[in-house]
Amino acid sequence: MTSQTELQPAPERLQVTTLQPQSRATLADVGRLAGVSSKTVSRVVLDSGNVSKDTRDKVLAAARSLRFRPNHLARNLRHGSVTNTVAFIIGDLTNPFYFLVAAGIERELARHGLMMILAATDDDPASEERVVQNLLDQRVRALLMVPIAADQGYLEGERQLGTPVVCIDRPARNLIADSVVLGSFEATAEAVRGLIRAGHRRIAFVCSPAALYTHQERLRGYRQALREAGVLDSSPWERLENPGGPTAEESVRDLLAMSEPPTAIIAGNNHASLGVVRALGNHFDRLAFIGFDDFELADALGISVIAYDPAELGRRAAQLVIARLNDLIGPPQQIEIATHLIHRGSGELLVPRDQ
Amino acid sequence: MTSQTELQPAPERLQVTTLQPQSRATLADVGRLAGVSSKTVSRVVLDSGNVSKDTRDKVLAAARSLRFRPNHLARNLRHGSVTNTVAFIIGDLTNPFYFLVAAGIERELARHGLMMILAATDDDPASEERVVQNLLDQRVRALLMVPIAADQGYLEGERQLGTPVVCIDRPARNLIADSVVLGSFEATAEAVRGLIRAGHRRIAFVCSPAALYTHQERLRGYRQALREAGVLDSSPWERLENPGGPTAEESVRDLLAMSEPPTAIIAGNNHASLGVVRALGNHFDRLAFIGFDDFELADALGISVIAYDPAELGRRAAQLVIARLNDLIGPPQQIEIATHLIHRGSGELLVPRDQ
DNA sequence: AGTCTCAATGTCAACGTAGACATTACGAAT
DNA sequence: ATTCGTAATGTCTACGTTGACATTGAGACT
Repeated sequence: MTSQTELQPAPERLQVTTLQPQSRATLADVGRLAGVSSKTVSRVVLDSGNVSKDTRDKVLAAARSLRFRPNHLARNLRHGSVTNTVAFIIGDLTNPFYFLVAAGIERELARHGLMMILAATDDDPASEERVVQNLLDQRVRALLMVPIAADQGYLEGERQLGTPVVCIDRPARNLIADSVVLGSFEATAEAVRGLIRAGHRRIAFVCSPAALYTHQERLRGYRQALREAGVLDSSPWERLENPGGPTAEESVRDLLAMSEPPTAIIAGNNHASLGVVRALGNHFDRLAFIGFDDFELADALGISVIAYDPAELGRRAAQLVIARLNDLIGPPQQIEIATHLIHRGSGELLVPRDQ
Repeated sequence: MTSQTELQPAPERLQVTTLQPQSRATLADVGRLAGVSSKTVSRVVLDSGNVSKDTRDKVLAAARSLRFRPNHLARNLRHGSVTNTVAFIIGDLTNPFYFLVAAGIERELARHGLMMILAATDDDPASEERVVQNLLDQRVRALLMVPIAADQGYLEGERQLGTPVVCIDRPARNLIADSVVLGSFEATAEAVRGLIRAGHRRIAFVCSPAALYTHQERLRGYRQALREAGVLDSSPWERLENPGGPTAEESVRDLLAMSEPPTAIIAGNNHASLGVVRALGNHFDRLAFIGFDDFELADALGISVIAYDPAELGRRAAQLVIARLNDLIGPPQQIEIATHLIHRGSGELLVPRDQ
């Protein structure tokens, strides 16, 4: 059904106008037409003063007629190869979470006249360095990244050269860099404590692969809270999705089929939450459920989540980059974004009666 | 709860290494160290042959020790200011739909050594031209855009200069440009015909604002199918969300409260679908429901949708851009991406018994 | 009238790279 | 031994821009 149609407008005219790739006008071209030097044109374009009204008008007219457009490449080269682009490097482009982060970044950067280049590593640690090097060759002014590779040490040299690096969602390894993260440990622990207060003891933890660091933190928080309640071995209820292994959805079905099934589930991230929802179908009352990350329709489905603003992650990271570009010096910062538990029902279920 | 912590590693050492923004090594620097001319270094870097193994090794060693990195700005300037970046301009960055499109674009571009700059216009028609001009100043090689402004005529000059422009999701206005769109009209008509065959007559159409073109097409398809079935006036059941007016969710509640409520609903896009879901709560059996655009959990909720692959939209658009960059000439093309109705239950409901 | 000030404009060079072209030198072919 | 081919390397320049500095001229002040 995918098809191609050609639109009507006179093809020959089109070809003619397309086949003359008139190269772009330069300052000198404009100057020639206006009868002034290229430097004067430059002054007009930059609005740097000391140009008579008369000349100014002539130059602007000439520029318009030639469709002059300042060449940022040359400009940047002239100024020491400093561009106004910042790169954001993501592993998995299809995760809506990162898109919201990207939106926050883009907006904040735009407020400061910077542009965002988006690059993906397809969650392939090996391609991370390649992609980063390529971006540095483009002379991006700073790097925002969700670290994927086991080690970001390869950026040490670049850091010394003054390129700000800000890591998002998890800190860099082997690299002194700023980072903006979530308080995963404490947030998860607190959620689990709530379940414990409600009487739950058999609490499961499900998560999909992806972010090692965040998931470890969340797992730590989960275990910590259970330990506080005297539950020392939670391993039967921990289901960490591994590549090739069962999916979050399958893990949940598996948990439900246990002889002593959990009475509550914590989902480690939005993917895992979706798995839980799929596995539970319409039977949300079978157990208590709290997901990390808010997700679309969670409100409609009455699912309690540990929420935060992904755009805020991006915004803060971008602000940090901008501060560094403005000569903020000092030790690396780790900014923690606030999370909060949103009660929507699923997390407040009491321990089922049959306990 | 948002906090800032400082990491440990020795601050003084950090400051020392940060405060020397050693400027980057150039070809000439490397040549000096290796005892050859900058041109020879250039040859090594470009791997353009005619360099003795011996020299080559020396140069590579020097380059490594100086952390040499080729300057793409200078390179691009040298080659007529042709970069390897392509811009993708979106209105609303928070719509997950566009993110999936962006993912498709990014991947396809990357396969051809191109990078994607993502820019947002915040759905503000006025800012579209500003953003675009800015990007052109950066010498992006091509533009991919979801048109927001009423008119893209301002790009005509640029098109004549040979910059490919490909519009996504809706065609450009006042500009001869390629576009990649969905078969919205036919797909919607077909979905409605299905409902009609199942006996429905009072079929509502709900959509949120956003894309004027697509929504008009879908509305046209909806009306067309109804007209075929002899329903000439569908206006009582058309709920087009306008800024400031009722949301999709409210519109649905309103529809359900009618004395003769619709027996089926078509949602014009994913936003509208979510509104419908929220309004219906758990009562999906109250009426038949088909949404345009697939969305997360639609499968789990058993909601029938008109689906397609957003990444495919992006991929095809990127392919078109690449073809144009490779001197594909000829009239503008309009590529239509296939859609298909996914039956999940909600669209197959018979007319409620009380009819 | 002579000197000074400063606005208006121009000239020159350099940012880092790579094509065009020049030069060198060494082994091969005559 | 001389010529030739060519691999290896170098020199020069332009890409478009803008800072640093130079020049011009007209009005202000003594």
